[in-house]
Amino acid sequence: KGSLWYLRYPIEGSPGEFIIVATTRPETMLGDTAVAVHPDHPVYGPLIGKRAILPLVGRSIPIVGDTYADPEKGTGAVKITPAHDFNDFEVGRRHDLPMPSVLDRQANVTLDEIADVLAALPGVADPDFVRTLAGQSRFAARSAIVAELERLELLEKIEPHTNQVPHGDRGGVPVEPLLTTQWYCNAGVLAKPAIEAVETGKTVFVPKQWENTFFAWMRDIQPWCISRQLWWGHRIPAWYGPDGTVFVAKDPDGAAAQARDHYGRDEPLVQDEDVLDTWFSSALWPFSTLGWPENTKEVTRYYPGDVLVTGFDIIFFWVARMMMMGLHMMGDVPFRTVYIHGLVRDERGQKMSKSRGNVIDPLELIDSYGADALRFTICALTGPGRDVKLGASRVQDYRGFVTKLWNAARFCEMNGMQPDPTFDPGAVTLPLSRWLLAETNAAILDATNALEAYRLDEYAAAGYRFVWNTFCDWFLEFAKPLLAEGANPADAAEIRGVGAYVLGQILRLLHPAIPFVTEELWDRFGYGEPCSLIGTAWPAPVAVPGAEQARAELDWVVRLITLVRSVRAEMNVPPSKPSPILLQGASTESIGRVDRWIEAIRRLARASDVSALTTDVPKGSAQAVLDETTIVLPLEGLIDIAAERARLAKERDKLAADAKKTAQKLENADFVSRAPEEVVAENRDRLEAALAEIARLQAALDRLGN
RNA sequence: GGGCGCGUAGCUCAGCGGUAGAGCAUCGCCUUCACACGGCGGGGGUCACAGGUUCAAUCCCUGUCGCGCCCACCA
Repeated sequence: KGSLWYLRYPIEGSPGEFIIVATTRPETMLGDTAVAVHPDHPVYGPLIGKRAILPLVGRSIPIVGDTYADPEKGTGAVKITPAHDFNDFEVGRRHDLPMPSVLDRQANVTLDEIADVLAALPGVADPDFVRTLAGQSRFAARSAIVAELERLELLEKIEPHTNQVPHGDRGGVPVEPLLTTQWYCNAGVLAKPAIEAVETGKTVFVPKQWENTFFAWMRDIQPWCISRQLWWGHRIPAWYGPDGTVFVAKDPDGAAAQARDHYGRDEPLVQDEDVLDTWFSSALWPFSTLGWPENTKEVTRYYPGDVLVTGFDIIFFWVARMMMMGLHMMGDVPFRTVYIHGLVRDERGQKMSKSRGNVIDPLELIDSYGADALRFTICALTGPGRDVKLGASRVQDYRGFVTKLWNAARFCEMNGMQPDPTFDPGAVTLPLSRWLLAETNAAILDATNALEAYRLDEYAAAGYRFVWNTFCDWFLEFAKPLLAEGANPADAAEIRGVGAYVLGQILRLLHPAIPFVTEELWDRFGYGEPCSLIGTAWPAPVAVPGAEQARAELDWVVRLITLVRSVRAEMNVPPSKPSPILLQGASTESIGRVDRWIEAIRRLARASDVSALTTDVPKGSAQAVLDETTIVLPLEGLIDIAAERARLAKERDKLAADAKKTAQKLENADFVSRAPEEVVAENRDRLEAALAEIARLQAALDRLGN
């Protein structure tokens, strides 16, 4: 929040007439060298060509016409201080104005460059006053100048004004534009090939939307100031002769040769003390690290690179500049793909900052949860083009997964699942083996596709799901009876083989995200030479005979077990009270499946026995529908019949509501005629299945009586 | 002022034309011989709002509101 000061500048040769300028920075008026007005301005336009007297200083300055002056802003006339304002600088260049600096490097007033123009004009300018300003801070000078103008009745008015002023991120004080001599790079020339390379797909951004950001910057690129007043960095390759003539060359010898040509003899040269902008040097990184400018083996082999992984905040600074430099110096793009990820932020989404104190120290997270947990967490949370909100609790969550993997492997070890180099996945015979291998194939495809699409989150999720939900929750549980004492030794051997094989595939699949634990397990199980996991081939799907049949069967068994568990839990039947499972109306296929999986069903569904129901449904039974079969759990005395009735009715009503919607859809002639056949067929099947299940549920309800 | 992105379950986020998903959190049951950093089961969403396109919209289009960021401006 500041003020807008309206200053009266007397018009030369017209006593008593003023041109009024509005300014937020009255202290810079010492350096004014013109007043600009819009050529079409109704009041001030005619003044173009006349001159004004700069108050306090007494200098005569031109009133120039320039479209930069906005008739709508301030008074429509604007004071021009070329040395301390970017726009004024441009106006100054257009009108060939002097550009005296009136602030020094400490942003204190300096009169060095205007000392010889100070003039005494009674009532307007007083060199003695101006000289008191020398060395004062810009803030003190502002107060003094405003007071003096007020005393001289050259201050029209003051209005409150809010504007945005850039502040330095270190000192926190307003930044002061200052005229200095710097080296520039003609970035416009370099930008063209870089823009073309992205337009033609020679370099691709992932996600693609970032190409817009790249184009926006590149198509409006400004001359690049490449000199910095620092001591660390590549030094500016420019040398000065005794008379200040500059020689730009690759090295001192080149500069000396140029100087010899220029002077006709050798002259001592002094190199510019400035260094290159760090981003200029960084722009060379893709090839300077490979030994450039020598044509090394590494340059040949590794330029251009494959993928650049970086954050969006650095597209302008680094990516764009590497593109420009690579194309200019090497004649080819520096990388084929630019993978742009989000920023890691704190748990509340705030950008990390030392001063805010919300910096997450990865070493602390590693100490608490492990490097693998941290790595997997970031992997899992990295959505496309999205920032990652990271906090200890998120890492803690995924540590559970790493532990799960470790414990699963421990179980495998305890059950003798040792890797066997002669194991042939195509030769397995058990449905469980075939099912597991088919699921493994699917997981490998999911993970591979995700990685190829740079979807690290999907890759992590695919691994998570497969290990936890498929391998641990179902495979290992189904395997337990087959590995138990007294089980068929041949079956047990096959399960051990397939388990060890799939664990090996899991370790390979997860190694990029969980490097330490997978390597440890790889070594511990002896899958290969110690520390060889990193060099092992990426897993590929294998042919699995009878996969479809095995998947259909296991899928059915899983659904049966889940259904029974669900009914028991909802009816509050404690695990300590197993019950028989009776199947009513089961097909011979279903009966066969039950026979083959009897041990697993007993164990996982808390069943005392499983058999086909040949008599009436026993009194007090819970019931559920699985395809053509009605599952009957005789639990008389253990369940509340009213609750069971309510549960079945709820199921029936939910299905009925769905069926109604589907039926309505199918009654819509437009839908049937315009929707794709598959979709119509799918809806017909859905309706049919729903109606059949409703009928079975209703029958179950009827059996319960009142 | 210009541009980009985001608003989906309590939280963090996927999905992006065919009847809403995950993880965590929550609730209930379970100290079952890999794992309580665990197992099983449940509840929870008019997919920001308003129009439009379509047989069908969380998904496409237009607009509105809210949030974040980038660039420009800074009399």
